[in-house]
Formats: sequence, C-alpha cells, structure tokens
Amino acid sequence: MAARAGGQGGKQPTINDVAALAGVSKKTVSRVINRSEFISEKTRKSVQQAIDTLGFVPNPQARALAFRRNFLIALLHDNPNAQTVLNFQQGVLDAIKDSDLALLVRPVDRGSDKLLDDVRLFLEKQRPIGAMLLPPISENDDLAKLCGDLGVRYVRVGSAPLDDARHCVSSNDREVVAEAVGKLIALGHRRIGFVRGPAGFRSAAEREEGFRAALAAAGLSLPDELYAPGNYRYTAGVEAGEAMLSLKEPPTAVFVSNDEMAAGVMSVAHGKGLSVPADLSIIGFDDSPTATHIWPALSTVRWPIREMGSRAARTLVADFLGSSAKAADDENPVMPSTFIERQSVAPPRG
Amino acid sequence: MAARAGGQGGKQPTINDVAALAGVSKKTVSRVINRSEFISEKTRKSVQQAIDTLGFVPNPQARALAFRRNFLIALLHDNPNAQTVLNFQQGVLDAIKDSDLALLVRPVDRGSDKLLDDVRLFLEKQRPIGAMLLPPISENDDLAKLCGDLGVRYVRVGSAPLDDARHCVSSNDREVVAEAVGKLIALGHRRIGFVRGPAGFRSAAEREEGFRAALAAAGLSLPDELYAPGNYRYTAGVEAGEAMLSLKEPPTAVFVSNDEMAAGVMSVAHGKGLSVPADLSIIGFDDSPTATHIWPALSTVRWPIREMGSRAARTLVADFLGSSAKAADDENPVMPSTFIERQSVAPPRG
DNA sequence: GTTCTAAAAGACACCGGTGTCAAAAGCAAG
DNA sequence: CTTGCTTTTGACACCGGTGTCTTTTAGAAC
Repeated sequence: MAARAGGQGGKQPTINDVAALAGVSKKTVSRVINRSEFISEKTRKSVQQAIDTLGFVPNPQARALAFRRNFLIALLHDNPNAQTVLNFQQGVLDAIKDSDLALLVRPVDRGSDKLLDDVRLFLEKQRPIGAMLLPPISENDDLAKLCGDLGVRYVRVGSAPLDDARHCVSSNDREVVAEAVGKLIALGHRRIGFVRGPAGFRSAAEREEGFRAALAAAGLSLPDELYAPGNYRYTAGVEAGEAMLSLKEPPTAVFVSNDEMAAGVMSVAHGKGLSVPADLSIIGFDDSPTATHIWPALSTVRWPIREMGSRAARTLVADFLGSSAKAADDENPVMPSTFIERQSVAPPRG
Repeated sequence: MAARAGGQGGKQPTINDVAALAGVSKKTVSRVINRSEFISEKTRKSVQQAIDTLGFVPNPQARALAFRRNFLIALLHDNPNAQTVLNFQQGVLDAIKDSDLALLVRPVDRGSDKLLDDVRLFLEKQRPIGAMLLPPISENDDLAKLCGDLGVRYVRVGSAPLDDARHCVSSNDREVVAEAVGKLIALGHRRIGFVRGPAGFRSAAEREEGFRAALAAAGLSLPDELYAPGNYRYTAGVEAGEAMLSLKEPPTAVFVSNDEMAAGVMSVAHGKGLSVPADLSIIGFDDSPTATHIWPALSTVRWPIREMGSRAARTLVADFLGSSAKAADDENPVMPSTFIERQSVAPPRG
C-alpha cells in the first residue's frame, strides 16, 4: 500500500537518499539491492528498512547503463497469428509479473533482406537480457546465432526441438497429430484428406509427418488428390475444400493443418450441402477461438502456447540469474499439445 | 548496409569516439544528435561525417538516464481481444518504425484494486515518453489523470471521444451502427433483436445508442424480449440466441454487439435448423477474423483499429517532438468505422 | 594484548549521454 | 583597431546506479 512513502520532495528517492538514511555508502545499498553475499545481516536489515521507509525503487535506466543490460525481455515475431502472439505474451507476463522485467515487443519482417541488420540494431540498442523467437522466425538459424553473438540469451519456440534444451521450448505436435488422425482411422475412415501448411514452415512439416505416420501405421496411403497445399489462411482452406469435395470419390474426413483453413473447408462443405460431421469429419490445429466460433465446433489440437510463453520467460530469467538456473533446467522443454474432441468428427457414413 | 562500419574494437563507438574523431567536444556531438539549432552548418557536417564513419548509435540507456525519459511508448491494455490488441500494435509499429522508439507492452488487470499503483509503478520505472490506453481501460479517468500527473503523455482509444483531441483517438461507432441497422430496416425488417456488450463499457453503450437511434428514426420500438445482455463472449451470444430464437415470434434480424457473440447466435440458428440469412439476418461488430471464418460470412462493422494505433503513436511522437506537433494536431482524431456487407443479411421472409 | 586473516564497508572512477554556464569566435559599428 | 553584441563551442558537473580496489572491522589464533 505504501507505494510512495517518504515522497516529501515529489521526487523519487535515489540510492543516495537511502544510503544517507541508513548511514552507509551507496555501494552498500547497491549490494543489498543486488543481493550480494558479502554483507552482514545487520546491515542488510537496516538498509532494507531505509529502502522500505523511503519507498525506494532503483532507477532501471541507471542500472541499465551501469550493467550494460536492460531489464527487458524482447519478443520477436512475424505475426503468424494474432491469437498465438498474444497468448504467448500472456504466458510471458505470467512468468515475469513479479520480477523487475518488462516485455518489449518487436514484430519483424521475415521476408526482408535487412532482417538480420534490423534485429542486430534492435538488440544492440535495447540490450534486453534475453529474446524469444516465435515461429516461423524461430526456425532461422542465423537469427539465433546473431543473438548468441551479441550476448543476448535467446529461446526459440517451435513445434519440435530446434536447438539444445537451454535455447528451446517446443511442443510435440507430430505425436499428437498422429494420435488425432489415429482416432479418425479407428472410427473407420479410410479416405482421409490432408491440407498442409506453408512450405518452409517447420510446424507444417511436423504436422504432415504426424499425419503420414498415422496413415502408415494403419497401412493406408495418401492419394495425390487428397493432398492439398496451403498457407494457414482461410482462403487456402476454401480452395482445398473446393478441390477435394468436388472429387468423384471425396474424402470422408480431413485433417487440416490449422483452424483457420479448417474453417474454410467447413464453409465449403456447408455450401455444398454436406453435413459436418456426418458427411465429412474435420480436424483442425491450434484451438484458436475460431474453433469454437464455428458450427459445429471444431475438433482440434490445442497448442500450449501460453504455457510455452511462461516457460520461455522462465528459462531466460533463470539463465540470467545464473546459479539458480537449475530450477528451469530441470523442466522438460517439450510442452504437450493435446487433442480436443468437439463436434466435427464422427464415423463415416454407411 | 554499413550497419557497423568502424567496429574495430568489437565495442560500440561512444560519443567520445565521435568527438575525438571530429575534433570537437562531446557536447557538440550531442547537439548534432539532438538537432540543436545553435550549431554551425560546417561543424554539423563534420560531426555527422564522423558519426557515419564510426557507425555511431547513441546509447539509449545513457540518454534515458540523462533525459529522465526512456524512448519507449507503452501500450496498456486489458486484453479485451487478441486481434484488437495485435492489430493496434501493428498500427503503432507502422508509425514508429523509422523512429528511435520501441514499444513496451503492458497488460493490466482492470479489476485489480491495485490497478493504479501497478500502473504508477510501471510508468515511474519505465518512464516512457507516452502511453496508449486501449479500451476498456481507456475509459478509466483516474488512469488518464495518473499519466498526466506523472508527466507521461497519453492517448485514450475509444469508440467515441473520451477526452480532448490531443489525448484521444476514437471511431464513430454510433453513426455506423445506426447506418447498418438502418439498412436492415430498409430491407423490411421490423422485429430486430439486439445483443448488448458488457455493462460499463463505453463501446457497448455507443453501439446500443446507435441501434436505438436507427429504430427511433424508423418509428420502431425495441420490445424487452428482443433485448439481450451480453459480455462480448461467444457463450453470451449462444444464450441470447437461445432466448430470442425460442420466442413465439422470433426476430427476423439481430444486431449483435461483436462478432464473437454474433458467431454464437449464428450457431444457435444453425442448430435450430434456421437458415442464415433467409430466416435470420445477423450483423456483428469488429470485423474480426471470425467474421469471415464462419458460414455464411458475417456482415459486420470494421473498426479501424490498426489505423487508430498509427494515429495514437503519431500523436504521442508529435507531442514529444514538440514544435512539429502541428502535423498531428491537424488530423482529425476520429477515424471512421465502416459497415461491411457480407452474406448474413437478406430481406425478411414472406 | 597482539597478530593475522577473512569478511564487510567504503572511496572513487565509470557507464554514455545531457544541462548549465562560462569562454571563445565571428561580425557590425565606432 | 577596439568595442559590444550575438552566435558557437567547450568544461565540467550530473543523471543514478555498478565495478574495482582499498580500508576498516571482526573474529580466531597465538
């Protein structure tokens, strides 16, 4: 409650004020702030009391200058999907809420040939203690190397491990997709279509591999006409739907690599008078809000993005704090995705 | 291209290096950096050349300390909606891309009784040059006053003007809602339902006023059973839909205060076997991705959130730069929303 | 009570800029 | 060539912390 006790001058108290009040040197106060070990318990108590009395908060700008590090965590992303970015942000904030850190958000342009220069400049200027790279830019090895070279801790977020554990937070998409598709097969589906994510995205490749693994396990094949390219956009789903549902022998089920495209496929099905799930089962990926906003609600794979955000932030913080880093190192950097069954899946007709 | 010319020592050049190379004092270099007017053209040129040669970039932490201001813009929000926040961010970044500013994102908890203390602490620590308040927290006058008291420029974003022009960016939701509802009436609808946003939200009130204005203009009334409360969530839309579509005399059209709830209403309609738009016309608000991901695509009101983000950032920057502030002052702080017609509206049956 | 050593505290420079005010330079008038 | 201004430039303190090295203090051993 005493957010600003001792604010007599209207100015914020500085380390000098604290030092004067406690009757010690500013360096000693600095030691208390930074939890130095070479300080007697008695002194620590009296300094702490002075800090509390004055409501002293160390000036982050001054610390940043002296430390040559800003107490910030940077989030670099290429806006793959608003919901993803924001959920991730939320997770990061869950983790840093009680620390002194703040979150700096930096969208970048994956396609720009100045990408590396941009990021370098940004990191050199802001000097965050760490950076988090969201897919798809997390897949850029040059970017990760750049962070390392600049002495910025980094964490790469992905659908599968992209780096060694201390630089990586990922999910197990491949397995979960295989599990979901396995359920379609168990229900009796034999003609199952696949709509892929964009070329060059690791996430797209993981999902495809999971899909193919499930088919292979059941001895099924994937005919060309049931394989559609895509780009994670709604319109790609519409195109894929148009193509597959116009076939003489259309699929009885489709796995679509994200919810947005799945919504596109579903709207084509509706347009053709097909019933979902009776005539066509659909599974998406992301568990985006769209999944529950469409009708029928979409069975999908939930990607634990918020948890990954927390985990990524904790990794950076632990790494920054050094010795106590073990806490985070013990955690498994693979966070499980989960298959969520809703109303868009049923056994095939007949 | 010469992102780091002269990086011989591996270290970044400082103002002292520039001063030495140019043969002037560091203060003179500082004057060049800050575009001071009391400097001869000759000196400026030679200093600028030294800056370019060394690839000097002023250290933001040092400047922040000396200026008592961080070159950051803070975005305070209460995560009303991921898409909104991220689009706004995008707009902000469009505006500050080429400046020295960075974006600091700070989610806050509207309900917390420590809200003001939290924000105060945040602003005192980070000392951004300005803050942007997204709805619904932009409606909190105490928060705005706090910014003012702390010497932080601020802009409040809303559905209608919340403050004087220099502190405000808004849209004209009321008018556009009235226009949209007017079109329903023009098509022949007479029983038109309304699903409201949460109590206490200015945006919800604006939309309701626009709705009622349109009815009034046509001499129509709004019976109690066609008025549903809501909270901008999908489930509220479902509840409102259940209620209205179970009436003996259901509405032939509904205006729903956001897209997410509109999706809820639509799914109830589908569940009851009603055809949209033949049996029920629906209009939403936001033009969120959901609007085009549901079937049929939702007619809705596009809220120019990205443009508002740009505008808000430009206002802060112009204000910060002082004299050149006129550029932004000339702009109208009201950005137009627009009604977007898709497939969810048709004349009533019969 | 000394002496020795490790722990604790302090002095002072430094991080990399800006503010203030005095000094130097430039130029017109006398 | 001075004098009297105004315009430019520089010296130096300062923003609020931390790093380094030195001095002081405290406790153990003699």
